[in-house]
Amino acid sequence: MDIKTVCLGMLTDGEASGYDMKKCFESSFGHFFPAGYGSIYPALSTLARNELVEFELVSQDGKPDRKVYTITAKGREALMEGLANPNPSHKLRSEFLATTWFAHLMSDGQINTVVENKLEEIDEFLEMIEAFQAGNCPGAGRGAQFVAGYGKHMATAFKNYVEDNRDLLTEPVVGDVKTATG
Amino acid sequence: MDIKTVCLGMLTDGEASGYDMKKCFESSFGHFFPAGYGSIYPALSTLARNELVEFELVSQDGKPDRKVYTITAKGREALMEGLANPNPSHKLRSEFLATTWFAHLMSDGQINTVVENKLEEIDEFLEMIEAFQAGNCPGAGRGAQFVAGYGKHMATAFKNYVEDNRDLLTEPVVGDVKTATG
DNA sequence: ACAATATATATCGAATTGATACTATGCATC
DNA sequence: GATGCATAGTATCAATTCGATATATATTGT
Repeated sequence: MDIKTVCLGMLTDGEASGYDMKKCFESSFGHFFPAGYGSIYPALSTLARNELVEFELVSQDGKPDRKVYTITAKGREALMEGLANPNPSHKLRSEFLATTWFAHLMSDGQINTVVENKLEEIDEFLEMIEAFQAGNCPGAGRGAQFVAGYGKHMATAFKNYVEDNRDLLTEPVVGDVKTATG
Repeated sequence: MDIKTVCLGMLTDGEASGYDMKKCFESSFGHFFPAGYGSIYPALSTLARNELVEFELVSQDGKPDRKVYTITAKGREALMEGLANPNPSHKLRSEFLATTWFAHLMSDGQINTVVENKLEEIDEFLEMIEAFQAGNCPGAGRGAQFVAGYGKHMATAFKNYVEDNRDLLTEPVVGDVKTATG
């Protein structure tokens, strides 16, 4: 499945412009399937060229024109083919884990900063996802609840693991030195 | 951080060929930072061109020659710069979650197949990671234990979540029909 | 005898990323 | 009243990465 298929899927929920889709990627979809303008606009162009979507130019005053896309019957067929893969991938690419892997090459201060920053990021993510869930998982079918729940569950697990094991990453403290000197 | 930095990091643990590195990506590193030949060989060429690594041609009989790479002093500096980012990324790209998001467009049979296959994959991953941990997390410093533990923790959380919530993805069963007809 | 698998290199087109360009309005701030 | 930022909208481009394939030989398995 590529970004074109995801765009087709989004359009089953109603017409949208490239800009609308970008916002959707930012607010929800992008948490597990990131995409920026550099992916979305070329995808929509290709889809239109292959007649899997159609668009209408809508002019607004003060604001630039919108290209509002709709999925075609041919597009729905292509979407079904795209969704038919029984072994969809699930890939992580983490500079964070790569950094921690090389923790022994870095100072404790550096590693602690990286860990603190990541913990903050996770908290922000959890807030965002709770807001999304509070809005009753808008914009899609029952799968959205599953995915939002997944995000919350995994972010919590991530946070717990990092908090409980971050001491593995810094210089080991040998013995209980404090009481030995007292 | 890009693949070049990761290759430099691997070389701090000793000399290696591109093929050796590919095996490392397959066995451990690739679980959180995937890379194939198409990334590794060009990365090594660029590193050599910039004098961040050096290589020696080692001929073997029966087998093709190896290019055995070593990190240079300049390479170690570049590595430190590469590791210095205080906000390393951590990105998921999941066709699996994209598929489940669109579960309402698919048949229960299709979704169940996707879910079963993913659960099997997670079990295989857990076996692999336990084997890695049993070998005392070879090939790196203390960060390897942290990362392996992360992998196990998160895969277990993933499995638990999917098992507990997969019913969200299929046609809702209304009421307890069986007893009503009895 | 035939098909994989392992060892080892490398390249190529396609897909994706991340940044930037362009236009125009509104809002804040100095 | 000028500077900068946010929002609304389009789009492209170089750099990076992905996935598949090519090439060559030896071993192992059916």
